[in-house]
Amino acid sequence: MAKAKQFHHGDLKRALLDAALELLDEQGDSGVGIRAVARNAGVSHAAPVNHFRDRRALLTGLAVTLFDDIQADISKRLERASDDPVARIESVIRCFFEYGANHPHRYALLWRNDVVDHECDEMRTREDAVYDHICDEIDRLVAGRNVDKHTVAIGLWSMMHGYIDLKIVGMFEDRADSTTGEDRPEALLKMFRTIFDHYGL
Amino acid sequence: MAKAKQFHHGDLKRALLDAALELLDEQGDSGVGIRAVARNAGVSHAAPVNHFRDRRALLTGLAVTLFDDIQADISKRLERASDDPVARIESVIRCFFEYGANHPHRYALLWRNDVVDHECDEMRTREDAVYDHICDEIDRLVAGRNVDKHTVAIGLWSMMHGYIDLKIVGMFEDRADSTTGEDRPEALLKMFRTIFDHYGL
DNA sequence: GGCTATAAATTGACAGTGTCAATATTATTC
DNA sequence: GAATAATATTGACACTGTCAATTTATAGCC
Repeated sequence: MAKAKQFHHGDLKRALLDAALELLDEQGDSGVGIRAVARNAGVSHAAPVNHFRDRRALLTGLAVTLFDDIQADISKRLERASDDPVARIESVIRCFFEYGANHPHRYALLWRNDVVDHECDEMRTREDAVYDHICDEIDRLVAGRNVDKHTVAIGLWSMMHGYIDLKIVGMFEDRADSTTGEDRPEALLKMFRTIFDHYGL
Repeated sequence: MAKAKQFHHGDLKRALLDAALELLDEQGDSGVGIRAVARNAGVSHAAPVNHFRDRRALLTGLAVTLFDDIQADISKRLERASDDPVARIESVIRCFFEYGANHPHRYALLWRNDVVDHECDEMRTREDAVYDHICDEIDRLVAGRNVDKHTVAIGLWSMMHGYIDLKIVGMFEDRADSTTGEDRPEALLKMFRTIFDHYGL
């Protein structure tokens, strides 16, 4: 028989991450404390220390699973996408737009430098994977041309992240968003397409 | 004689904000607690409550002063700038680029939705002021043309904020930043200029 | 001047947090 | 089955934000 339900709680690490995600969605990262997570998972307040060294490790572990979710979503969507690099890039970006809109607390956590350790290998690997998704397509796009793919990638990624983040903060509320019924995310994509055009891509 | 040094501590509110800024620069927002700030200002742990209702109000008050600093810097720089709208817009953006690079903890605080109250009048006023700085220039630029100024403003603002934020997180480290010696902020500005070109601005 | 009302700062307490050490419980291995 | 390692519990510590009660200092008025 394989390993299953063998300890007190079975797979407590997974249970803790589930509990943490629930708290994150409800209250944001400030609600994801070691003791609160333990309580929510039905174990004692010091149980998590066996699986997560400290709070920072817990939040980092949570962020890693979120990145995996996003990555899975991207892969699934790219399977159905056409072969056009621009269309594929836009597919990836739409994934993030929707993720940020549907799960603002999750998205915000991903970029919290104080509570998430972006230097550790696990995070680094995930960030690389997502960055490469965009960068590879751009690479196909600029092949042979005198354009630095990283400049384009950074510009695109910055615009994407900035919009999602500022939208969560509410920067565009009652200011730009309500003046017209226009779909802002699509407008931004359209805007970035003019950059591709300009470079002759 | 005017009002000066009349209470226990004179102008404690100012002193608290100074102490808070010092802690922010040293340790980030997590180091800016009510008790730590009070200690740093040499008063008892409950003294701040007379000037800031709670921690959120303290951090919000701090963010307001930071916005004022940025606003002052922008105004000063716009005085010396030429009359060309594009050049003026780029001046404003360079202000933010430099601010983010020189004071990462301050910049990060400005957009923390959980510890800063962006709904209150004081914050709203400051955000409006800075947004209008950019939006007004864009308005001059697109005058009479069939371009929505808010779309351009949001795109520009998003790209600017996204780059600064991701740079602070370290997203571009060992990835794009070190491959070439290129000046990324300037490359992004150049990139956005192609959008202006595209719209015939 | 002195008196009162008010604003400001202090003290002490409470519940909550992260983290650690000591202990008890369970599972694995020989 | 006994020994060992992994896992969970309990209790403690220092720290935090917030509140109520208290003391201190200021301002206005006689």
